[in-house]
Amino acid sequence: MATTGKRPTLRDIADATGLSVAAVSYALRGERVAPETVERVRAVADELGYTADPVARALRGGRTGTVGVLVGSLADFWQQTLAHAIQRELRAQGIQTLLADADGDPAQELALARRLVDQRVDGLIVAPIGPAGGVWAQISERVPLVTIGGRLHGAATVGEVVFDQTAGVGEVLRHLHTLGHRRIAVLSWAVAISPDRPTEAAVREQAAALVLDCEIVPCAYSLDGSRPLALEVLERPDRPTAVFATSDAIAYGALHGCRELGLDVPGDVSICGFDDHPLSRLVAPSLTTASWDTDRVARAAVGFLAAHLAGEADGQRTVIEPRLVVRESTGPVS
Amino acid sequence: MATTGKRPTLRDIADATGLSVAAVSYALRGERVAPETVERVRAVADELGYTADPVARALRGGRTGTVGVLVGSLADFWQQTLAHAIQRELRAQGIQTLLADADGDPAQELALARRLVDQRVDGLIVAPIGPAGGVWAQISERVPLVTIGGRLHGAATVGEVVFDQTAGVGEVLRHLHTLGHRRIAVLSWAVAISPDRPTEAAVREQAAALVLDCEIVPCAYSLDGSRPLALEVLERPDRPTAVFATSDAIAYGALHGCRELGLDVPGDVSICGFDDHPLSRLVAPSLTTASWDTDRVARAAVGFLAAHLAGEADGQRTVIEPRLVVRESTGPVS
DNA sequence: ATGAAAGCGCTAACAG
DNA sequence: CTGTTAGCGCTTTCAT
Repeated sequence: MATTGKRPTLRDIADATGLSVAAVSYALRGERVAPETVERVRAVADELGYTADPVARALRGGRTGTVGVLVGSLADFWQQTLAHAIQRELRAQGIQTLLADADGDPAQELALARRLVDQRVDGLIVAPIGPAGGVWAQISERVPLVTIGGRLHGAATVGEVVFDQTAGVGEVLRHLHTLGHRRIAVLSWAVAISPDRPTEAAVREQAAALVLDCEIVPCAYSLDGSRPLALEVLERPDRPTAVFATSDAIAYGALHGCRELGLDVPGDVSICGFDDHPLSRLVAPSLTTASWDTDRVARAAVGFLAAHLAGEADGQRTVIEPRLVVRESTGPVS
Repeated sequence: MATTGKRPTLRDIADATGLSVAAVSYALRGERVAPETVERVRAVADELGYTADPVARALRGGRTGTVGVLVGSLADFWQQTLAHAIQRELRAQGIQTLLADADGDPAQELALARRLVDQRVDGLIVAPIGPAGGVWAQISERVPLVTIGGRLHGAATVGEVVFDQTAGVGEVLRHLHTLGHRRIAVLSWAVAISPDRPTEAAVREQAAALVLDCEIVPCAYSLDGSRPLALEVLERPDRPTAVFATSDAIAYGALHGCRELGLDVPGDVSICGFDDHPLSRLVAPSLTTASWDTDRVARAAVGFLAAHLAGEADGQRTVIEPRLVVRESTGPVS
């Protein structure tokens, strides 16, 4: 137990043992071992409650034991779940998490990535929302990078977790097609900002293949953000028979909108989500959605980073396959 | 634009301008101003893409522009929402967030708090789950502390956001009492670990006042964690007529349990939550709960900290009053 | 096997 | 108004 108010430093241990700072530094890491000196130093360190100062370590240039996790928007419920899962997985590896939230803004995303690099994170796990670009390439030079979802072309990642968007979107659209839906509104996050996102590309491609009339409506991530957009779409005279939201959180907003307008789901309109948040089986009606196995995503991402930090294989890649979960919110067109 | 692969430092600017490192440092902060030198330095800095190294700053002892946010468990949906709200509020103040998740473990909570202090956060916002204790007192000596929910007696906080638990629990229990419920199971987080938590204390007190038969059942935070406990309680021969969960996430688990057992809510059993997560109005049946105005909580907590950092008033305190939101999940005992 | 010293990038005395 | 110097706590040559 430290009795004083100040944090003990190597200096303190050195003084207490009569050794030099350097010797203590070595001893604590058992490097240039002196069997019994190590013993003595460890004892004193424990007694003083010594912990290496992570900041000094970082400045010196060593590992910080911290990795940055950068998500597109914590307003999105599924990303909250993902962030939690990643964090838990990192801690299981004894790694500290620095979680940052771009809040839907690609510029913020870049700024935060830079900031995290500045903080000397040992690695960066990012579920990118903005486009790839030179900045990401620079970042990937400074710190090992693992991407989830979107890929960052040009950046040297040590691992990629990608979703099979084509399969996911395909499953959903085929499901709706089978039920007789032909005019579908696709509520998706911020198409305007990042027009080449894989999900939207997959939508266009699959819609064409199935000869579906899919209109992509840009909208905010969160429940409250998507509700007004959903209302707008649902009140049109030529209301679509189905709404496909590219995240469950957005679908919740649509569900809420339907409730406000007195529309029956799936009687009047079918609604489909996209990531299978744990609550999607509990909302009313329960939500049909494509499920992505969040835990596996987290485990893979952290695994890639941990492998790299341990000096093992790089450039790994996992493709996560979707599983269509049909629940109550979709039905035949009436 | 930096052309090289290395981060520019004060040294680089100094060389480029022919000034000393110190002069540049001053100039950049416009401190010992030399009107036109400042201009020149700023220009070069921008051109080089200079940003002060937060790690070096931290080691030196200045502000880091980062505050730590420590929550009890990110498995709890409402705490996810809270964390997001706080983070957003902090960023509005230009402050970076270091979010840590104790994952329901008081020991982790303490370890993480220490770690955050080690990282030189400018302040700590904590929604404590563990008991107050000497360690917290020490921590509060090193860094301004704001608590949310639980209070940490003995620790010198610069602000406290407290929930009026007595009122909240009272509203809920009176509501259930009015509906005729007398035997109520209270699902609450980890009573075993931290027996003196205010919520549980309030439950005991209010239950006694209303002559209710309240059994407090310890259970995990998350949906999946609470489900088995809920099942266990609901399958008893003397099944309670109502379940009061001390967080909405726990209530969702109970809801799920009821569905599995084919119990009608609120026909067979009433269920009540406690924090009004945004999705509680969308689950089926929609959840009766006590609402705490998350945004106000976040704003108050961040406000207290910001005020302190700006050298303004300390020891502030806000009491958040509950609002009982009666929805579909509670009904008269049959 | 241990010690002395340099340096990571920055800020704050203390000169000039 | 600007330069010199010291030092935050740690790791790592280079000597001993």
